[in-house]
Amino acid sequence: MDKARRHGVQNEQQSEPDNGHSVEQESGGVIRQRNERAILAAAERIFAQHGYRGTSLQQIAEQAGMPKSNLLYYVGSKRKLYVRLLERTMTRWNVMLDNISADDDPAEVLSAFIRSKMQISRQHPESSRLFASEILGGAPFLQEYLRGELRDWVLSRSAVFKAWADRGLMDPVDPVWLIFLIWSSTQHYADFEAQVLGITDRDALSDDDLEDITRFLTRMVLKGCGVKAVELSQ
Amino acid sequence: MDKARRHGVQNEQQSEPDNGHSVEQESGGVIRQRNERAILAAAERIFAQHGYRGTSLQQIAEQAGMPKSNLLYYVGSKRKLYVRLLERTMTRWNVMLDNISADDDPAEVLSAFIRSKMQISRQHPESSRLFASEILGGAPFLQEYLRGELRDWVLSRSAVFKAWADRGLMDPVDPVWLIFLIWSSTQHYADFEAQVLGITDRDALSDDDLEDITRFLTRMVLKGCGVKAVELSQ
DNA sequence: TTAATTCTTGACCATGTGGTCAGTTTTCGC
DNA sequence: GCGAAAACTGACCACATGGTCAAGAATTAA
Repeated sequence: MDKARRHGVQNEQQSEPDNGHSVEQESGGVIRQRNERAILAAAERIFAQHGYRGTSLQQIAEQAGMPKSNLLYYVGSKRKLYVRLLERTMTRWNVMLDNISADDDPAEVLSAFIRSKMQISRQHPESSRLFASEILGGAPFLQEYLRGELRDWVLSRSAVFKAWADRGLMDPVDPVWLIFLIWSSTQHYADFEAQVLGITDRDALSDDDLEDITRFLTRMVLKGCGVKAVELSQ
Repeated sequence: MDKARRHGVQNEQQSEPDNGHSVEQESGGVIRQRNERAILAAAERIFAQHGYRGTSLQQIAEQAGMPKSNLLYYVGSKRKLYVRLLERTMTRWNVMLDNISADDDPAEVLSAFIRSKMQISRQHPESSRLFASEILGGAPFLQEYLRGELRDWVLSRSAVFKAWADRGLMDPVDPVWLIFLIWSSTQHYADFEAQVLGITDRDALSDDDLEDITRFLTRMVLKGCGVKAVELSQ
């Protein structure tokens, strides 16, 4: 079972022999590695900004510093390039989907959850925007992923939250809405960056800003659903 | 000062005589009204789904049930159509930007704010997604609006929140982050509808779901920032 | 050095793009 | 009914699109 299927990305079946496209740690020569890195970086930026349809290979090729035909030599087609980027994003996301159990401390788990979400939004804003663009367009490539892998993840976390509520460690809020609240409020700072910067009249958010926001969100969530906060070295 | 400027949408100067495009309550004959309504509805859907670049006039024309040349007869150009949609959205948004004062009750104001935001997300999901798509792409047309009108609105609300905090009616949280929290968590249900539906395994969110979510978000926000909730007929 | 493999590229193609325009049809005030 | 204004439309244009291909250049393995 290859990664495309594991991640539920609706890839067209490509019966070609594996040319290294579906492996994360890239194989192939040093030239290929360098060029593919440049391509993926450029493509992610532009797909995130203009969506799948609104992106042209010509533009990606320019930003990657090579003629369009060379781009196509590496990526095969626009579709394959896009799917590959989605897969890479889902892989990154999965790093965060670590296991928790009902025995863990709610405050610690929720804090860590919010913090890591904020960090991902900061470290990979283009990935975040690419994902947002895909969902905004109705998730044509990610239906399977959403209804499968991601749904399972949410359900299992929900069970843990429920257990915490039953044991009186937090209020009996709907776990799914809670997860959505955390997702939306954290991703906002990547996806709506233009709005955030415009309103706060900044060129960029500093590390201090991010820390500030993270603390704010953590406090709102913990207090909001009745979890006693762990004291952090404030 | 026409509406385009009032709303800060970066329209190209169109020195043509007013043909009714920049007036909300449409003038012109009944045929024009009917056709423009169809066009705007179709265009909003498709722009929201595929972004500005990813949308073709051909597709809009089909959905609006007329040939492309007829479409262009009404809207002038793709740009003008897009700008017009943004203006309409900003106008709708403004309905919500009603005045509040430091003398109002925090719980009531915040509750009403969240509720109206959720209702707009429900009544005009395409508008919400259009706006999201524009921001995601770096807000090329809305820079002025964000840094002007909307920023002013946020700053004035912030002052009120600050006053409430000073009077001990709520915790001294950063008002701007609080506004972003409310915006993001409510708009999520329009913009990320595909994700919400996929994960909750539904075809659509019911009115009861929406009421449920609204209550959840209200409770989280009020409790989270230490506002005593008004009792609602639960 | 040689031979195979990988890489690079411009020319090219069918199709789609936003937009124009001339000419026709329909609607509407009188 | 008549004339003007509004509405409609197919043909057309220059250009961009995703993608192919053949042929050459660079790299690597023997």
